[in-house]
Amino acid sequence: MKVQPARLKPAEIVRRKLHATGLKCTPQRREIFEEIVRIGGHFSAEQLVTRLGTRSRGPVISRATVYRALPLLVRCGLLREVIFTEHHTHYEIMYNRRHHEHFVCTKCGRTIEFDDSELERVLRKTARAAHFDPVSHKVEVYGLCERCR
Amino acid sequence: MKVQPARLKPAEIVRRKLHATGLKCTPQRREIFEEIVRIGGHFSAEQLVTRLGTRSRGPVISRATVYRALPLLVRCGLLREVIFTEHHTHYEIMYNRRHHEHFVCTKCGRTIEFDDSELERVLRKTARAAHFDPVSHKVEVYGLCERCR
DNA sequence: GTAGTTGCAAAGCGTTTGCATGAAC
DNA sequence: GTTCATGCAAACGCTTTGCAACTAC
Repeated sequence: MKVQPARLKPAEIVRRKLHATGLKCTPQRREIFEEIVRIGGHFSAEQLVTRLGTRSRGPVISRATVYRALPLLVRCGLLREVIFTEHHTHYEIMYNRRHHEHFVCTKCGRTIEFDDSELERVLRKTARAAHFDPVSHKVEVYGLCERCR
Repeated sequence: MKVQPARLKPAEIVRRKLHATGLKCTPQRREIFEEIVRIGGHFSAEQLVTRLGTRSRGPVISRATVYRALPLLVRCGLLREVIFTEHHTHYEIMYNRRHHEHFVCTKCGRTIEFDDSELERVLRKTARAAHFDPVSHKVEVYGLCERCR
């Protein structure tokens, strides 16, 4: 089973993934993941801490817990790290999203997602030729977006 | 003129590039660049500070000066930022090196450089299709190297 | 009951900055 | 002479950690 059925709720998704990875599912981790689902796009740990800190309901979630949870969610396959021009780690949700890469506009900072099967194929081919066993990859293209060029 | 003649010494290269960018060429900046040339591969700001700090001769070069110089050398086109799995910035020299990407072994940490004209072509084509004007890109493939697989 | 998780506060680490001095042009 | 670069030390921002209390399993 590669793809989670889309009808499952985030709370259930994260519970399964955590358990499958041998981790406990706590209310904090559930809330963190649900907030990430609400964000949808890229985010930094600090943005998440702020959003979780200004909620009116639910348990207190400390900065430390957020910072400890994010690498675990990456380990579960629910997040991946992205965008490296900024000097702190950014994440993006992996659940229910297709694989994609990023165009990063160096003028307005906007990121545009793209996916290209030929690119994937070329990367696999090149890795094979180098006797390298590829597991994942990151491709970021910098330049000017349509509006800024 | 795109490629610097290889016979020019690093001190002369960096002087020209700095001046061409409207920056002053100081002994510190020269020494920093010469040390980078000696390193050859990837390095972090902190590694550079350490190496420059343990030299027996030459001017004192403060940590602040190193941190201030690196972005300037990127601006001159003499360095580029690379490898983002670690949470501090890494650089690599651009002078007298062909463009390349990286395989990163997630087991032993080794990086293997590669270059592929088809990859370049696909990236250009994909960008064009997205009305994006590409200037530079970074491609990192994670997996297992020949020894570790 | 046990092993793993939490909040708190303090520490860690890479990086940046204010300021007075000094050097490149 | 003017403008920019330097060294120093302090501050900064993101991230990690030690510890005692707590909770998922």
